[in-house]
Order: sequence, then C-alpha cells, then structure tokens
Amino acid sequence: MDQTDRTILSMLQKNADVPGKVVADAIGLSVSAVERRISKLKQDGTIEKIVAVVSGKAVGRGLTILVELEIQNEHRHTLDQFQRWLDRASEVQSCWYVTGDVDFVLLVAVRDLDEYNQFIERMMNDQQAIVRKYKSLIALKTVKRSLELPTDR
Amino acid sequence: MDQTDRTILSMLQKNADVPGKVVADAIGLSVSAVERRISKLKQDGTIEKIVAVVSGKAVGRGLTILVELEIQNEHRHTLDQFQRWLDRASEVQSCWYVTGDVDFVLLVAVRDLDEYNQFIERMMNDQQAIVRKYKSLIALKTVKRSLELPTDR
DNA sequence: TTTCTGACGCGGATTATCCGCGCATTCGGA
DNA sequence: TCCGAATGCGCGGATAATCCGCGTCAGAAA
Repeated sequence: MDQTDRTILSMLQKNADVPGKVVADAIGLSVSAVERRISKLKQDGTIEKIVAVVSGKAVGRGLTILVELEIQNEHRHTLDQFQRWLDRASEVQSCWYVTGDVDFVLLVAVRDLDEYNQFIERMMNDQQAIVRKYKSLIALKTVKRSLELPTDR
Repeated sequence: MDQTDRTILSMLQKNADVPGKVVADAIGLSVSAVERRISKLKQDGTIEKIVAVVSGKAVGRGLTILVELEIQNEHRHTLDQFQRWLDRASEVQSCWYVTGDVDFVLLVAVRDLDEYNQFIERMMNDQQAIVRKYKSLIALKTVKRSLELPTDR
C-alpha cells in the first residue's frame, strides 16, 4: 500500500466507472500495472466492493432521518439480536453502536413520514424488550453523502 | 422506471462490479437490453455514480465518530459558508442539516482520537463564529455501513 | 386498421480486461 | 561484494465485455 495505491483508491472512490486506461494515464503507469494493483486491492479487502450510488428521490426514498436509540439493557445476547434485526431492516442504511447518552444511531431512508412512522412502530413492536426510547432527527438537507475516506498521509 | 429497473438497481447497489451478462441472466433479459437500461439510469441521474467502497481500517481511518453540532445563528449566508467548509473537509464523509435540538450531524472518519481532536480544533477555530457547541458520539461498532436504498414498492 | 413509439434480441465492431512473458530493481543472506 | 529470490513493471496476444445499428414486435393513438 504505497502512494500509488492511495491515489488509485482516491480516484475509484469518486468514480469507479472508469477504464484502467484513464487511471493509468493519470498516474503515469501502464494499464496492466493499474489492473494488477486494483485486483490486489480487491483481493486483500482494501476495496470492499464496487457499488452504484442511487438517488433517493429517483426511487422514492427522498426522506433521510437519523434516529438515536436508547436501549433497555446492554447484555450481549440482546445486543446481538437487535443488531441482526437492524441489519435486515431495509430502511436502515447505516447503523452505529456509540458511546454517550444514546446507544445506537441509525441512518434511515424512507419515502415519507408515514413510512417512517411505520418503521418506528415496527421497531418498537418487534423490539419492545430492547428499545427504551428514540429520538428522530429529520434531515432538512443532505449537505454531503458518501462513504469516501481520505487516503493521504 | 419499472420493476425491471428496480431489480437492476437493487443488484447494482450491492455489487456494481458485474458484467451485464450476469444481470441479464438474473432477470431474463438480453445483455444489450440491460446495458441500455443501465445507461439510461445513469443518464437520468437515478444512478448518481459508481464508486469503490474502501475499508477504513485498511487505509488507517478506522475510527468513526458522529458529531452533533449546534450553531450560533441560522442565517442563510452563515449556513452556506459553513456548509462549503464541511464539504471541503475530507474527514467528513456525510453531513445532514436536521430538525431538533441540534442543527447538524456529521459523519466523520479519522485515524484516531488524536486526529479527531485536530479536526475539532480546526473546525472550532475556522468556524468559531458559527459553531456554538458540539457533541461526539464515538462509534464502538459499525453495525451496518452503506448508502443502499430499497427499491421495492 | 394503420401508424407511431419504444423496447427488444441479434450480432458485428470496438474497447477493456486478463494473463503470461521477459526485464529491471530491490533486498537479504553467503 | 556478489548473487539468488522476490517484486513490480511494460508489452502484447487471448479473451471478454461493451457499444451500437438493424430489423422485429407489441401496445397506444389516430
């Protein structure tokens, strides 16, 4: 993982829909050298996957809400079970177990408040033994939306 | 945007590193029909981009922190300026302007607490006229991490 | 019914990727 | 110092994927 790899990663995080030739020209390497590096980065898990980023509005999921959760108890089994539930919930894009007053933060994408309400009710019903309370932070504006990581230094 | 398009989007959000043939076989369409649909979805902005998802650990940015911000005032000019700053901050992966007690939520990826502290100091220094207070929610575990949207219904 | 539109499958032309080869550089022991 | 082993490179042919024009067909509108 040298500087060349980092440059490649930086490019592919912005746009992975690019022929090797373009990357090769940008960094002054042959096409096959670039291909070999990319396939190695995929192999060793540095590149986890290549995905399409879809417009929420275009598929009718334009409403983003951050949900802060407090849970009843933090026993191992309870946590595991709840996390599996979250993982299967299609409304939940991302989810973190965090320090502080709240226990979980969810990033939820839904069509509208009605669908959000259905999600919350489903969660409070399915997981009533676990979830104590929740707080909704409705996104009025998504300033930035990516999973891009800086690769420098 | 019919059910076929939705199926394609669902597949490409999980893995866009797939030849058209695979998608075509999965949905029972010819390769060229699939290619035409995909290129149309890119054209009209439904597919915003194709990106590589990189492992934070692999590039030394394994620490994820959610930051809740309260700002001094919500005048248009102030907000715009601050949002431009956030957009340029490489540590900030995502950022939402939200309803409720807090004004912004940032998703930040850094190497360690030291680097996080540097980021916070830089923000509080550069944007001292804007940011009133912040609260850090350190991710002990990332349960789920994607921008994937459900396409059904 | 006729016409128009849009999406389809087919298949050849073009591009891109995969991969083996030989070469240059680097890095550790003898 | 000298000499293998390992690593990464560029080249170029084989393979695979994409691009694109053509003719066809089904559904909507005249």
